[in-house]
Formats: sequence, C-alpha cells, structure tokens
Amino acid sequence: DSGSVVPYPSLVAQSESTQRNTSKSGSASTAAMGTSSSSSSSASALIISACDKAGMEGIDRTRVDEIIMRESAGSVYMKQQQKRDQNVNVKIDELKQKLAAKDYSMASINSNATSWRRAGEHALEPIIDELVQSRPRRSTCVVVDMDGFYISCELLSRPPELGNLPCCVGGNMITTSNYVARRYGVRAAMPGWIGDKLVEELSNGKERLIHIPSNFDLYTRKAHIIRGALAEYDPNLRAYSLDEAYLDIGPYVDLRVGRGWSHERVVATLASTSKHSCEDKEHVDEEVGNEEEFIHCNVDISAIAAVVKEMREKVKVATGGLTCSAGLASNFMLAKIASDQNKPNGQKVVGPSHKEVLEFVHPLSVRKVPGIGRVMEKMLNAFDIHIVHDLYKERALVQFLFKPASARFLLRASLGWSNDSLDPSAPEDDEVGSSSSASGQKGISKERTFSAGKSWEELNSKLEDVCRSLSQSMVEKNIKAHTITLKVKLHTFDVITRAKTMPRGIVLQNADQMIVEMTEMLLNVKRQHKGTFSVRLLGVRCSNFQGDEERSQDSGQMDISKFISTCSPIRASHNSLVHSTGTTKMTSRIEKKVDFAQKGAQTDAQVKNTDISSFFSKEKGWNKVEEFETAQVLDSGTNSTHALHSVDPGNVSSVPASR
DNA sequence: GCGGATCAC
DNA sequence: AATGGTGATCCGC
Repeated sequence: DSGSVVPYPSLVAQSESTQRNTSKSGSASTAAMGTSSSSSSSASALIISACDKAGMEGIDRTRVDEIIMRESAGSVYMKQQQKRDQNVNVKIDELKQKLAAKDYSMASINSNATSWRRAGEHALEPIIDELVQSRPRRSTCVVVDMDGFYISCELLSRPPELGNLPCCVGGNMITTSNYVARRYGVRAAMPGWIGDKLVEELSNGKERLIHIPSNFDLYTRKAHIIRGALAEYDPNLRAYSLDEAYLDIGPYVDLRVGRGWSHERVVATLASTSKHSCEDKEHVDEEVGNEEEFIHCNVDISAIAAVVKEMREKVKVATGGLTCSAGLASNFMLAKIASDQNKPNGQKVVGPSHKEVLEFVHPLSVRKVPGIGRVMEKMLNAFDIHIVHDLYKERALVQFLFKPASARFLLRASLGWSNDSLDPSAPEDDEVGSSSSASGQKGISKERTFSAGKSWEELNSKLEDVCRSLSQSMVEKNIKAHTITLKVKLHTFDVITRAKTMPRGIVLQNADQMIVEMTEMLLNVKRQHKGTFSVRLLGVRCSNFQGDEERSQDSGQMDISKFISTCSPIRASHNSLVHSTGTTKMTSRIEKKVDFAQKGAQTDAQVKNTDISSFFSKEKGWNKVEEFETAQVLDSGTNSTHALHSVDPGNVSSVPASR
C-alpha cells in the first residue's frame, strides 16, 4: 500500500528557500493506483518557468504564472511538458518505493527504522572529512557574468530612454530581457508572444515589450573585448560562454597585493607565464623567485575583493558601458552562485573558511546549485529537501536514492565544494597531440526548426541543408568524426535520435557522405515510426573525433607527460603522483602552471572517483558498511591516499580502447 | 556503442 | 496559432 508512504506534496510554485512544507490542498490523487502519490501535474515547477532569475525577486508571481498558463494552455508544447512531468512523477514514486522497501527491511532487522541513516552518515564521515580538508584555502576563484549581455549590447548603441522601457532580444523566442522587462516576468527562453502578453497585461496596457533582433557578431566582438580586459588578471581564464568567464586571480593578487607590484608589471609577468608562452618559464622563475614564499602569504580578502571591483570597472570602460557582476570564492561552484547574488552590477565575496562557506550555501535553494535543474529540484523537493542544508542533513538518504555520479555531486554541493567542469585548471586537452580537433570539444552539431508537416521532399532538402552546414563547420575547424547522429523532433515535441559509427578507417567530414548516411537514417526512422510522421526539427551531430584516439593510443607506454595531458585525475592529484615521478619538460610546465596558479589545492578528482553510493545500494546490502570501513582502514595503512586519491582505473585503461 | 534525459547558456 | 540551438554528461541497456 503506497498510501502509507508519506504523501509528499507536489511542489507547486516553490519560490525560495524559506517556503517549507507546502501543504497543497489535498487534491492529491484520490484514485491513484499505487503511483502518482506525487502528482498534481497541473502547475508543476517543471512546466512553469520559475521566477528565480536575477531581477525577478518580489514580482507578482501569481499573476505572471496565471498569464503564462493561460497563454500556453492546450498547446502541443504544453502537452509534451506535462508528459515529461508525469515521467518525473513516476521516477519519484519509484524512489519512494525504494525508500519504503529499505525502511521496511531495515526495520525488521534492526527495530529502529531510521538507524540506517545514522550508519550511513557514519560511513560518510571520512569522505566528508577528506573533502573538507582538501578544499582550497583562499578565495581567488572569480566568475564574471555580464548583466543581460545581449540586450545590454543592443541598448548601448540606442537612445538611452529605451533602457527604461521593457526590452528584449529576440522575436519568436526571447534570448535576453532587460531588467525592466524582467519585472514583468519576461525572461530568456520565453516565447515572444507570451512576453508581449505579460507586459501588456501587467502594465495595464501602458507599456509594450520592445523586441530587438539579435546580432551575434556584435556580441562576439564585445565578448572578445571583455576577455581581453579580464585576461590581464588571469591569462588562462575560461570563457564559458560569450557572457561568462571563470578566472583564478590568485597569481595576480599575490604579485599585485602581496608584493605591491604595479598592475602593468603584474600583467606582463602573468602574460609570460600563461600557457601560450610557457617557454619563458626560466625567465619568469627568475623574476618571481621562490613561489613558495609568496604563494602562502596571506592577502586580506577585502584586498582581493577590491581587485575584482577594479576588474569589473575595467570591463565597463573597455566595453563602453557594459556592466557585469562577479562572485569571488574558494571554488567555482560558489563563485558562480555568488556572481548571481548581487546582480546587476554587483559582486559577492564568500570567505574560504568552512564556516563561511556553509553559512553562504546552506540557506540557498538547491536550485541555485549549478547542475541542479528543474527535474532534480523536483525530485529533491519530493523528499522534503529544499535548501542546501537539507541536502546535507539528508546526505545518507541522498546517497541511498541516487546514482553514484549524482550522489557524489550532491554531497559535494551540500558541502559547498564542487567545481566539476567549470574549473579553468582542468586540463584543456588541446594543443598536445591533437592534429585536428580544436579544443576538448567532443561533438559538433547543427539543427533547425521549421513548421511541421513538410513534404518528404522538403524534409530531405532540409536535412541536406543541415548536413552541408555542419560539414562546413567541420571543415573550418578541421574536425573529422567517426560517429554521426540524426535527431528528429516530431510535431508532438517527441525527440528521436539514431546514431551510427562508421566502419574503421572511414571518417566523416564531407557533406555528401553525411547526406547519404542521414537520408537513409531518416527513411528508417520514418518507416519505424507509427502514426503520422510530422517533423518540426531535424538535426545532425558528429562525435567521436578522429585525433582524440591517437593521443590516447600511444600513451600505453606510460610516458608521464602524455599521461598528464590526456588524463585529468592524475594531473589533479599532481602533488602526490607527479612530484614523485615526473621530470619531463611537459610535466614541470604543468606543475608550474597548477602550482603557481594555486588552482585550489587538490581539486575534486580524488573524491570524484570514489563510489560512495554503492555502499548504500540494495545490491551490496547495508551489512557491507562495516566492510567498507575496514577496507578504508586497510587502504590507509598501505597507502594513505589510495582510498580517496586513486585514479579511476577505468580512466586509464580505457584510454587505448576501442578505436 | 546507442538512445533517452537532463542541464547550462 | 505559436516554445531555440549548441554542447556535455549520465544512465541503462
């Protein structure tokens, strides 16, 4: 009887952290055979675009939601969203049953139904200790995020009065809105006509949303200028997108504040140490002297914040008036969250101590964590986990419920220490052995949406266009691929993908070749599909690049430098492994870069590779916890770092694999 | 390796 | 009446 399972309310309009225990009016499943204990499906957070963006605090969300729902009601798109929402509800119910089974079985063994959580928390202790202990000790990670980038670019060259009116970039689909428009609930990814309705109704007909067509060349030009300004502070910065950059200003701060150098002198020095001109290493060594000395010098955090403020001002000047916001913290997850905190044109500092980190991150809604989207939020909410502190409190439950990767990620998030895939110090995978593929890019794709219901001939014509466009990009980037994927979106918004990996020795780049493959595949999809084959989008993606495997193949000989360039975990744990073995030029260069920049201690690789959740899984059984702990002790006896620091064997051995 | 899902900008 | 494009990762087969 799943009715005995706690009737978690569906999360409707869960605004922010403070709102707890949303006891929804009990409309929840009266019928409900076993499932759907968690569905009321009409207005789920999955469907409504939550007003959790910067500049949208304190707006009349009820009316905004009402208008959006009214405008979308009955549309095919909305039906699709509801279907997705239902699928998530099913997933939630499955998880609840899994939990109920666990509680039941543990109760029969143990008499105390919730004691397995305590044991789980106990098992997590060493892992958490390791995480907390390995965290970076300085707040020098900066995320810079431009304020309403596209629309700000557009408004720059227009009469200033326009800035006081609700504006957006994009016609049918809004890509950015200014802060005036955001107060009406108009936001990115919203269809244009809904934006129009929102402004019209909520301003009582006094205002109209102004649409400005997008001009990507303009944004790209501005983005280059911005990067140029920021690069003075960290030549190795990562431009995550046109309007976002991740940088570590540790080295800059050390020289500028710690040593009192002039800005110009620091810039020149940093530029010569950047990865693009590492040949001057010795010269720089001379100038900088012993790194150890200054790298540990304590620079006051307010001085670091002042540097960030100065940096933002330089961006504003360089771009002719574009403002940005920044977050300053000890890792990039926190910095990213912080960058949103005082938007627009503001910044937020999070101190490096564990206490400060937790005080910052624990009160936040889990949705603030980059990587937790609508679906994950809904699932967590279903278990009464709303803010990051709940995530920590329920860490044992979380480990039990979710798959290894998710569980690890969530645990780290609950500790305010996660930076997966955002870290500029992460290996870039470029230059080293790749003759062809540009950066660490894994795939390249083109897709186009059009009005559904095209004839078969028209469809094939569209497909050819997409293939040719993709081919052209691949030629420009000198990319050749082994795998090609067709994507078809039906008028129902259902998506179908079909992939094919070419026989050995055959690579894809040529348009005609791609057209041959894709047209055949499209025909197969059409034949397989029951019902009307009405298509609204066609896409083609190429992946599995040639060149990626060559780099890996010859690393079988264990050349440490190759090793580092292809395998992130080793480089991440450089202080244990590389120091003892590596002496090649390449190694010392990377060491130099990582150490010099002090990219936040050991990074996450070690913990990333421990499978915590397997010890919570049904298969292994809870009794294994004890074994787990003994294993840890044994491990730390032979090699103190093994349990948490070991490189995932899969990561190494899989290198020369298949192709 | 394949296909579906999720997430971010 | 009407809801994008690009790239990545994870999971279960």
